[in-house]
Parts: sequence; structure tokens; C-alpha cells
Amino acid sequence: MYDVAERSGVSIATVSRVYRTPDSVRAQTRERVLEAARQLGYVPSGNARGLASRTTGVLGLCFPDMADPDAEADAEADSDADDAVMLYSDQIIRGMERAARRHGYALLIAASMEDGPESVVAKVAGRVDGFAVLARTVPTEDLEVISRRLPVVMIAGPREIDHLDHIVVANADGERELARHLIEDHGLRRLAFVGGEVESPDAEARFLGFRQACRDAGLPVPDAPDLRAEMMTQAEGARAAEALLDRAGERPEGMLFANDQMAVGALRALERRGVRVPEDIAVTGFDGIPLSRIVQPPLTTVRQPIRRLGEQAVELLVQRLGNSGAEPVSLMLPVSLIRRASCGCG
Amino acid sequence: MYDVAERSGVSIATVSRVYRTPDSVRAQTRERVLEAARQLGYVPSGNARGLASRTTGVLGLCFPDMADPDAEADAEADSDADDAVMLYSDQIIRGMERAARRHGYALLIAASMEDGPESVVAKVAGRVDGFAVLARTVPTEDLEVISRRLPVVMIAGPREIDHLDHIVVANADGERELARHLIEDHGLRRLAFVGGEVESPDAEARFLGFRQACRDAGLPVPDAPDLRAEMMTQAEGARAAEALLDRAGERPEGMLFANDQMAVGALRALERRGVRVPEDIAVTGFDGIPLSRIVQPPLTTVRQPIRRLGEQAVELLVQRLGNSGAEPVSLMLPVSLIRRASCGCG
DNA sequence: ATGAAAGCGCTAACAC
DNA sequence: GTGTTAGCGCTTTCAT
Repeated sequence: MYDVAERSGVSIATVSRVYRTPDSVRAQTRERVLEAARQLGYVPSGNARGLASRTTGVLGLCFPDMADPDAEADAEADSDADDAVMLYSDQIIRGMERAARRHGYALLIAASMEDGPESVVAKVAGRVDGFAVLARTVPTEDLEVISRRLPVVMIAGPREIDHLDHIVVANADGERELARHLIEDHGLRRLAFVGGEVESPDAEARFLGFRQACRDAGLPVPDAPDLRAEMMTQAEGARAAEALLDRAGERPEGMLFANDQMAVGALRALERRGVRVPEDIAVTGFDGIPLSRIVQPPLTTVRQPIRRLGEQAVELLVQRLGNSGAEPVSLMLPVSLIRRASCGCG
Repeated sequence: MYDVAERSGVSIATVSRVYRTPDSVRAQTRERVLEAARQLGYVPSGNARGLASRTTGVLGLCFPDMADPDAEADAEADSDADDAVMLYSDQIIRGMERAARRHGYALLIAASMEDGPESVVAKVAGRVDGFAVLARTVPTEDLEVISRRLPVVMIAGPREIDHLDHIVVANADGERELARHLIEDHGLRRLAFVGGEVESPDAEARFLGFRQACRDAGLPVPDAPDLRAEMMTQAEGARAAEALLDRAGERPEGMLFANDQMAVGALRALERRGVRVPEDIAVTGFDGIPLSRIVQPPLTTVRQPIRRLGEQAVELLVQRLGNSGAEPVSLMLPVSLIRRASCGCG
């Protein structure tokens, strides 16, 4: 910058102005500066600007370092499928990027690594004006500290920290509606629910919705899911389906899975066992992943607006950047029931 | 940082060490510093660190601000499809993020906006250690200046600037192999090629491959594509198919499109016209997008490894960051022919 | 419309 | 193992 100033015969202040507020510099001067910059290959240092101005023009996203949930599935599936898989985080990224772009921000993304030298979140936090965190990516303790310094919004997670903005989808509503559909519209009564870990807020909320539907319909209300899966993968879904089949007592008329992955695995397991879906048993998932349309039979599920999650995260961050004093916001995005063949529709 | 130092009774240098090289500080001292930081909500400033150390630990990506290529298609298609669409840029991002993570970098992404106050690329360039650019995102002139200061790799573009590393896929090879397959294995001889703009390096390279196959087979070698499409959308593909049908002279036995989008559009147009694929006419695409598997009949195409493009970009950047003096590298990634029903296979 | 000077919060030598 | 001291390359008052 000093070189550019010298070469164009102005002060560094003027060079700075040329880049920040071009109109505040006489056109002729401006041209001279720009030309000098070109000749010298000058690129303004974002770091220095950020340091001096205390703003970066960048928003961030931290997400978990999970292997693809489909990794195991791919082995047995067509390798083509790999390209069709759009990860949850990919869609969040896309949503955030779009919205960030609209507001003139760039997006910094980083997955939390197992054993990074410094926590990834700190790295991101130090380089952005605000950032979003996917549930269970970052130790609550770290978030607590960081969120005192800059806006943080929690996506799809519990309200771990009460002064954070946070966004979730209507998990309970969706599952309740889904179960209601099976009960009222298809007349099913013996329903089994396969959940996730207790610590997974999404899975728990879905189970809650299931319970509500049971209560509403006057059916027995279970205290806990019939089964719980650790990672909610296809393999676990398949195992769960078999376990349910082999369980003593009457076979369930419907199996509700806390996500699509498990439901897809179940579909395959049931086919191997010669159990027809939906004639013998209805199967449902949750998420609305692309795979859910392609499997046979196509999966009845609840679609959650993942990209909008990302978009809203950015909107919240931008709002808070403008008005940091406001009350913490808590958004719940609506979901939609998708009726396909696996429940007996279509 | 000064506050943390004061509160824990050490100098700022020690605070700095605690974050950079924890082992160089006595455990007891370290704990005191960390505790003070926690109490004060201290978050190290990435900007200041970057400024002082002249490195950011961030790699960048600039990509074009295109609307979804499928935007028009979505209107007529199932809105479900929207979620299944994985954009080219999404896959590049995913590939780069993965590779960057492995090397301990975060990823900064930004789409070039129409009328940003400052060029997006400058913004990115100032905040990263090196970055990748998707073809035709950034004015060559800007790149020329910036690439003098930090490593830049061009993805899927022409070698606009000769000292840049760049990566492309084997467009010509893929199209040649595809055309050879139609000619030799299916015995087709009257082939029509629908290309893109002259300025699209991908589309031109694919046409080149088509020509090679014609030459190899002793067929007439066209000087130019039978038709060119501006944006290579489904709508344009449909129009092109109809134009080809209505053209005077013998109807072609095969239509080769420069991308899958157009081929899918063509499939629909041909169906409307009552032309059977592949019985009456073979149709092929290029790219291997998810949609290509789902359409009826499934599309024969050439898959390009988009994610690997992103991964390789990061590898090149990391290499160059380690050894800036090396010769410019030019990588060509292999593609693979995918035979499906639209050419008469399977 | 332009210049001068004081930091922004950290790292990197070097000294102890 | 820890402290001291210069900057890193900008933005920001405040003058002019």
C-alpha cells in the first residue's frame, strides 16, 4: 500500500479511500492509484482491513466432521448413487451462501476435526463477524465463551445456551402429522417407533410427536422408542426392522423411523424377509432426502427445509449484527408431510 | 489479550504461546491463562494473527453467480426434484472442503456478484493463503494481478493465464469415447452434435472429441456443431431436438448433447413428438448429473469427477504453498462413460 | 479532496 | 519458560 501510494504520488490514506469510498477521491487521482496498484500487483490485505475496521464481511459455519451417513450404504449400492447424495451440511452451506451473498457477505466453512491443534470453532470465530453452528458440533463451553463476543446462531440443536438465537424445524409437528396419517387415514393401530440416541434433539422431538399422535388417537402412549439407533444409518435401520419382526407378540402394522436413512435400510431388510411394503407393513422416514424418492417403494416421509435453515441462520446473524441488543430469537420452520407408496398412499 | 495477560499475571507473549504452542508453556501457567481467557470471553483475533504471521490457514473458492441451471425445469417438474439437484459448485465446494480439512485449512467461499462494491475475488484474495477459481468467474485482468501475490488455481477453465496451475476434466476424451461407442457398438452413422457457446471451453472440448471420433471412424467431420445453445438448459435442449427433427434431409440416428441438461430436455421433446428413444434415435449427454439416472429412458452420458476437481485444486494449492517456485501444473482428470438405456444399451 | 499520525490485536525475534 | 519490543497493513480521526 505504501508502494502504491508512493508510485502514484499520494498518501496511503488516499489509497485506502480509493478502495473504500471511490467517490471521495477525484477521478483522476483514483485512476492513477488504480494503475499503480495494477502494476505492482497490489491486493488489499483482508486481515489488516479487518483488524483496523473490526469487521470482516464474512460469516461462518461450523459443522460436524461426520463421515457421510451413506458411506456404508455406498458399498452395497450403485456407485452412481454417491454423486446424487446431498449431505445435510451441503444444503445448509448452500442456503447460507445464498443468503450471505445477498447481504454482501462471504462464507467461511469448517468442519470440526477430531484433534485439531486449536478448536476449529475458535479459528472460525476469530475470522468472522458472526457464525452458525450445527447441533452438537462444538462443546457448549466453547460456545458460551465465544458467543459473548460475537453473534452465534444454533442450527437444529437444543437451546444449549439461552442467549443464543436458534433455529429448528418442526420435528414434533411433522412426526405427529405423519403418525396421525397412518392411524386415521390408513387405519393402522400397532405402530413401532425407531428412534435415535437420547442426546439427539431431532430424534427425540420426533418421538415426542409420535407420542402426541398416539395420545390424540387414544392409542397406548409409549414411554420410549421401541428401539434406539446410535448413528441412524441404513444398516441400523435394517437391523431394527428385523428385530421388530422377530419380536414376540403381534407384528406391527407400521414402522416409523426417526430418519430416512434407517427407513431405507428397513425397506431392504423387509424385502429380504419377504415382507411386503406397504401391504404387510407400512414404513415411514423423516427428512425427505433424495434417496427417499428413488427407493422401492418410494418412502413416505416428512420433508424438512434444510436450505431454509441455512438462509434463516444468515438472516438472524445479519439482524443481530445490526441490532445486538435484541432478545434472543427462536425460530421453528414448518415441515411438510410427503405421502408416497410406502405407507399405502399413491 | 492484554487483559488476559494482566489477569493471569503473565505477559502477552505467554498468552500468545498458550494458543500457538501450548507445550512451550508450563502447565500451571497455561491453565491460569486459559482460565482468565474463559472468564473474559477472550477469542483470539484471526485478523491480527493473520496480519502478524502473514498466513491465514484459509483457502478460498470463487464461483459464478449463476442461477440454478434447473430453475426453469423446476417449474414443470416435481418440486421434490429441487432438493435432489446438486449443483456443480456444491460438489466443488464439498471436494475442496474435504481436502482442505485434511490439510488443516478452512474454506472461504464467495460467488461473484453482479455489481459488488469491490470485486468479490479481491475480497477473497485478501483473506486467504490461496484460492481456486471456477472458469469464467473472474475477469482475467484481475486474476493476472492477484496471482502475482498468491497461489491461484483455475478449475475447469482455459489456461487464461499461463503461470496458473489449472485442472480440467478429459472432455474431449470422454466425448470421443461416447461417440465411438455409438458408432462402433451401435452401428450409428448419422450423428448430430449440439454444443454450447464458442466461449465455453468445456463444450468446445467435447465437440472436439466428437470430431475425433468421426475422423477415427471415417465419417464426415463437421466443422461446427449442428446447433449451439447459449445456456445449455433443458429448454434449449428441447428446442434443439425439435429443430434437428424438422431439419431437411435424413433424420439423425443419434443426438449428442454437450451436457445432460440439454439431453434431458431433448428426451422430453422427443417423447412429445412421438419419437422413441433409443429405438428411433439415440440420445446422449455429458456430466453425469443425478437427474440423468432418473429420467426415462436413463441417459447414457459421461461422468466427470466434479468433487475430485475440488480436491485436486486444494492439493495443488497446498503444494504451491509449500513450494512456490515450481513450474505451473496442468492436470487433466479422467472421465468415465456411463452406458444406460438412451443409447440402446442395457 | 487529501495528508498525518495513532492504533487495531497479534506474532516473531531476541533477550533474559 | 517467560518478558520486551517491533512491526504486520490497514482504517480512522483530525487537520488542512
